[in-house]
Amino acid sequence: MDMTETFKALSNPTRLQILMWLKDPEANFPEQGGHPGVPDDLKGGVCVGSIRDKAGISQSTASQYLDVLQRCGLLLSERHGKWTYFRRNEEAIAELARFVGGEL
Amino acid sequence: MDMTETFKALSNPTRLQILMWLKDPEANFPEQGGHPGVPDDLKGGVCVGSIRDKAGISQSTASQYLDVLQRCGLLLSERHGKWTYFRRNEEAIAELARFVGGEL
DNA sequence: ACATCATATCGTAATACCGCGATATGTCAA
DNA sequence: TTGACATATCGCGGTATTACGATATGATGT
Repeated sequence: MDMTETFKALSNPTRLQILMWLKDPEANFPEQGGHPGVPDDLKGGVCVGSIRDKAGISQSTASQYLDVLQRCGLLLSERHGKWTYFRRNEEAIAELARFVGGEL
Repeated sequence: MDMTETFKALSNPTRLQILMWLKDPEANFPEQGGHPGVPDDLKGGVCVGSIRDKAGISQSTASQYLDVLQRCGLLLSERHGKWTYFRRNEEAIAELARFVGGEL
């Protein structure tokens, strides 16, 4: 896990906000209920469009931001039909917390 | 404390390294002993020149990096004679750790 | 006052990031 | 297979970051 890359990902206010919104997807993305033909339990995963709307950014920017957060390991993604669901990688976030709270 | 600004400061490998070196100044900057006319107890503060040498960067870059780390609160500086001594702001680092370990 | 040393600031070219619209890819429904 | 939809990628202009040398500021000793 490249800490430098991770910190860079978090140095953008919108990306930081997205990560925090995903702590409580049900509260922050209420419209995220049951897309057709998709299993109901997505473990709190949220699709790109919902994040795009909530953050008020363009679709391409949303996609790119989520990619940045995923490539440094903070998010996990899963495709179901036409949607890509993103959720927090709690393990990576815990590792980051251990680093900041200990080695840093 | 602006977390976004703090993460940006930490997104540079050299700056991150400097902050970690300053955890143990005696080990990492052994030459930092007693400048003339300066009180001996600097609470582990290290001057710009030592950091410049250790990191292998130019003087202006060292000064600027330390300024970035100080402006986001991670470092504290104190001038004694011609030297400016930098040391970690453990309180700010603890606050960052609380944020990453809790709110993030 | 002067020279010297440590640090800060300025100006710079190269590079990276930002956020977007346009377009490409992939998926489903008919 | 065609159309509609969700997401990914491309290309762009604007802006910020990077790291440096040159220069300015500030402190010390003579």
